[in-house]
Amino acid sequence: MCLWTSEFGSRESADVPESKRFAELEIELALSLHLNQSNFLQVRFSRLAQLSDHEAGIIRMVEARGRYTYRPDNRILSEGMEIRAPHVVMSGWAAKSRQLADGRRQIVGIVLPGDAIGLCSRARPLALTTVVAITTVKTVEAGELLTAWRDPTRTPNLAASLDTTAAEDEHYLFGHAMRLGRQTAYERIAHLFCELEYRLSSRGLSSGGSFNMPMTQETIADVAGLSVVHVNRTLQQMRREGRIELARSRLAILDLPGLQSTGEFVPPRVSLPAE
Amino acid sequence: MCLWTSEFGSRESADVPESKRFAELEIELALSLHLNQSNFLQVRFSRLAQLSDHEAGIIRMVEARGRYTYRPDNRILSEGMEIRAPHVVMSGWAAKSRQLADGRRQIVGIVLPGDAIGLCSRARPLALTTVVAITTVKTVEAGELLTAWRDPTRTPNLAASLDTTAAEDEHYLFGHAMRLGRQTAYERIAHLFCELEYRLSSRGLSSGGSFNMPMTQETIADVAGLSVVHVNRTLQQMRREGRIELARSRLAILDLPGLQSTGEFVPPRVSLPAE
DNA sequence: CGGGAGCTTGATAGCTGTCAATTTATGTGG
DNA sequence: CCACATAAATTGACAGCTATCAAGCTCCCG
Repeated sequence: MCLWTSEFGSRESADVPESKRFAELEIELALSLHLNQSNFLQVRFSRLAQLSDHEAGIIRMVEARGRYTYRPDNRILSEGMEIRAPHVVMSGWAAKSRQLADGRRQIVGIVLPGDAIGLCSRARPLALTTVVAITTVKTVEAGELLTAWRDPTRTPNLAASLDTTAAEDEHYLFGHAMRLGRQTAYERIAHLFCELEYRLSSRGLSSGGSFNMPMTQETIADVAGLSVVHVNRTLQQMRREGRIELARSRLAILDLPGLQSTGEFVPPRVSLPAE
Repeated sequence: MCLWTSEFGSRESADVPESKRFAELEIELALSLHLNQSNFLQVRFSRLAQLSDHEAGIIRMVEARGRYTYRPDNRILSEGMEIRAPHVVMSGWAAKSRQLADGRRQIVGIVLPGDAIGLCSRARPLALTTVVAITTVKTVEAGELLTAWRDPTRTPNLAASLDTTAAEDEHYLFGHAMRLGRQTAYERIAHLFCELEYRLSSRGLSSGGSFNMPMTQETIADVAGLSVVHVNRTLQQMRREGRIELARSRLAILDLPGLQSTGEFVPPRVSLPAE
């Protein structure tokens, strides 16, 4: 269990004075133009659906924006606070979490690069969970995605993609409840690793079952509803059995079919292909 | 743990031969006209938002429709199967559930009267969970709600109501994960009872913390991620402490503030009031 | 009135948590 | 490149919550 001390630390770009924010945005923008010649978002969405030129242009524009940067343990959203604008994670991991008065914390979802934060269509929305950066997280504002979702007339494929990702998120959340309620520690971690592998590989962030996995054992514990000690012992058992390698924030799933089987991981199937 | 035997039993109206279905629909319709002079849905939606005449007319029309009837343990939706049309529950309780190969079952959400089933905006949607009737469940088809949600131009208040209920469902699902991952048996059941009381009271189905609660202890166990035996012992402890009365499918929460406190139940706040 | 589902109880096992100490990484400054 | 400081990972001992097994009981219903 993590005794959560609410330490905000230095949050860049977001929730800082305008003057500083703009300066940092410029730096970030400059950096992204030089180093982040990334087409990560374009790749992600083009894998979700065939986009029209208009839609692809929206994605390119969003992707070219300045980054908001959050340091580990900074809050990206706070439960109950108003959501200003939707963002998309360009790099880094975050955790959607809830906590109890005595400090017990439950992570209810992992936010990976390419995931949206605060993308919801109701008016004046409040955050339903607290979103905390696990690593350094870089996001871009993406109000256009909300527009495209709510009014799909000119952006049907983009809207369909967002429908799909929203439904997949719901699928993972149901799977999370299943894990927490009815699976053993070993099964929970197996299931979790398979989910992460599946989600990352579809974004080109995992190859051959091996990927960057920047969660500490305490974070894994808060996801899996376990204690750190038990997570540690379970991981070692998986290592002993030759099913994973995990060191220096890098996870290699050596026996993916095996882990999928013991964890009973089922990839999301949320809709039939358009006829 | 419930060793789930997939027994479909006799499903009325839905998924039965057309001839029989129509006959039963007529009977249901007749019954509803005579006995179910219900304005349940109108009341429910008028509490969610101020509806226009046009919108209220939609609700009235939906509510006047023939009922689909499901017997206890019948499946209303099956995970992975295509969703034909959205329905709204007019009476009875159902459970959204997932199960593991060895029969372990986790209920991931309780469906109460007034809740929608299969209301999602993506094209050709597949059910993400299996929905099983707990009691006899009566539903009406409500394709209009989907229309009103996807194209809110003529139905802005109805669409906003559906945004709200969808967000509240998400809130409850996050709370469910919190319960399962980080709360003790006693806290889980307290939290669950408070959630049910809150949701039912807003629909006029609970008064003074007392309501019809047709779940067996085995069902409660499948919601709370516990064994039947432990649910039984926990309920008795609550009774001994004078915090609840539970008999013959009727739950009376005698100490609602106390249970809310131990369960740390937080009612959903999903959006700010329109300015 | 029989039968069965649901509820209750006792005994026992075991998975997982807690506590505490040690070892190993990671990162920083000189 | 090394020393130090801190976070993270590891290990052992022990406790305890919850599951399992088994049996009896109660209530509802045909």
